[in-house]
This record gives sequence, C-alpha cells and structure tokens, in this order.
Amino acid sequence: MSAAESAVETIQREMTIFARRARASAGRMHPELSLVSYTLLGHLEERDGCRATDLAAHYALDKSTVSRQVAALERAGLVERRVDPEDHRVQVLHLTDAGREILAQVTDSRRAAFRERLADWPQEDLVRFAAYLERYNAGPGGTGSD
Amino acid sequence: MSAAESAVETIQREMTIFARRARASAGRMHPELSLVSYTLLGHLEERDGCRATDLAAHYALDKSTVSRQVAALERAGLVERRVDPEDHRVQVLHLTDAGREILAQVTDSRRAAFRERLADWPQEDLVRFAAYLERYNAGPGGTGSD
DNA sequence: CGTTCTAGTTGTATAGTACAACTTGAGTGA
DNA sequence: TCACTCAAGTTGTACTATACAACTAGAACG
Repeated sequence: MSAAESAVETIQREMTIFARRARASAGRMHPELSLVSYTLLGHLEERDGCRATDLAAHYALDKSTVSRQVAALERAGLVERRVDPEDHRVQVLHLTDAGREILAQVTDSRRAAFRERLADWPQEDLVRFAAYLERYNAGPGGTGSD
Repeated sequence: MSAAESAVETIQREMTIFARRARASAGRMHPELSLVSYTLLGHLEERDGCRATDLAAHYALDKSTVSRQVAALERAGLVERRVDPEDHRVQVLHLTDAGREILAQVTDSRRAAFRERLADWPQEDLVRFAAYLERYNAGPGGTGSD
C-alpha cells in the first residue's frame, strides 16, 4: 500500500473515532444540550429561524426526529414556534433569548475544552491542522462522511 | 484573538461539523455493520486479537456496551472468543474468517469514499493530516471530545 | 483461607433514531 | 365548489447504542 493510501486509511479511522467520541462526550459535557440539539440551535441562530422540514432535510434526519427534538427544545424554553401566517401548516422556529444564551455558553465551553486539549500544540501545527479540516469539510460532498 | 486561538476555534467548528455529518451517514452507508462494530472489528484485526476490556478502554465505552457489542458480533459469526488459558476470566477476541471478510468489504467501501473525497490532495498533505488526527485522538483524554 | 481486585454479564433506564399511520392545512382541476 | 392530492408536523411503535449498577467468576495476595 502506498503512503497516500495508508494515510487515507488513517484519516478514515481517526475521523471515525473522533465522530463517535464527540457524540458520546457531548452528552456528558452538556447534559442539557445534546450534540443534535446543539447543532439544531446553531442552525437556527445562523439562519435566524427556519422550518422543521428544513432542519430535517439539512441534517438528513427524519421529520419525526426533528419534531421530537424541537418539542424538547421548546419545552426547555430554548426555541419558540411561530405559525407562518402565509401557511398555517408551517411553524417557523426561532431561538429564544434563553436559547441564544445556552448556545453561547455551550459554544464557549466546547471551545475551552478544545483549547485545553490542544494546549501543547505549536501554533504552526494548529494552523495547519485547522486548514486541513476546513479543506476536508469543504470538499466534494456526499461521498465521504456526509 | 491570536492565530493559535482562531485555529483552535476552527478546529472545534470543523470537527463538530464532521461529527454531525458522520453521525448522519454512518448508519446508512453500511447497514450490515454499525460504526461501532466496524471500529471494534478493525481494532481486532489491527491488534490480532485483544480483550474486551482493552476495547472498552481504548474507545471510552462502558464494558457492558462492549460486552453486548461483542455478543452481537459473535452471534453474527464475525468474532470468536478464546478463553485465556493463563487467566480464565479473560476472553481473547479474534476475528473469524467471515469477520475478516466483512471488515475488508466495508473498509474498501469506506476507503473508496474517503479516497474520492481526498483525491486531489497531495500525498504530503494526506500524511500530515493523518498524523494530526492521530495526535489529536491520542491526546490527553477527558476534556476535548473524548 | 478470606479479602480484594479484575473481567465480563445482565438488569434497567434513557436518548436518538426511523418508519408508518395519522391530522391538518393548501393547492388544483373538473 | 368539491373532491383529490400534496405538504408539514405529530404520534405510535420499535430498535440500537449507550451508561450505570448489581452481579458472577476467577485471580492475587496477605
């Protein structure tokens, strides 16, 4: 096997390990906000509100899954639903102030954890690693882990 | 914000994106072998057999989780348990031929996906990216995404 | 020996997910 | 206008992955 092929295999394996760990630890780190909830909240902030169907499509989740996630987030007071006056089937989801606050908090704490984990990395390596990750995620979608 | 801090933030964001995408797609790609099972099988092949406890420690899984996963894999005929003659508490897990075959199949298909995604990367970058990921995952546990 | 440690299993509970059946509202063609 | 079809969400149900706690069985060491 060439060095490139073996590197691809390593990348595949390590990304897989990371994905599994991320999910497991997200729950422990932030019992109030699972990785999915965090992601959905982030999406709502980014888009400044959207429909449940959009979330389902964007994250390849079943609409029932999104429905229950949103219901939980609403129960927790982190999002609110506003019925679209144009189409009464549609509920436009918005972050509440509390939701915005928790999202910011979790983002901070996640960032702190990453920072600690990467504390002894030389800056040059951090920058290069970050660039590789961006390049990977920005790459042609659909075939990798998308 | 320093370049190092901004790099940390990028790493956090991109890793999160990756994790979310991987989670969404892992199950759909290989219905016959979950992400966890695949990872465990891969570990067994790499180490040429190991104990359930080692798997649990290495992947930060509860021993009960590993126990059930292994039981399922054994039921499927993909691994076999050999009681350690030195210590009868220990079961050394080994891939069966069927396990090796399925692992190879799934690895091929996953590798193809990754290879396609990484097709236009210079080998030098692949090797460095792989090294960074290994280093990240091997890093001090508990705080990042471990 | 008995105590304590280790490897693994089993009981129980929870979260996240999918699929299917349903409800409600919107659009559309005769 | 009315019936039919399509779209957005909800709810019933089932399954998987997971953790934690309680347990069994074997080993190690005094």
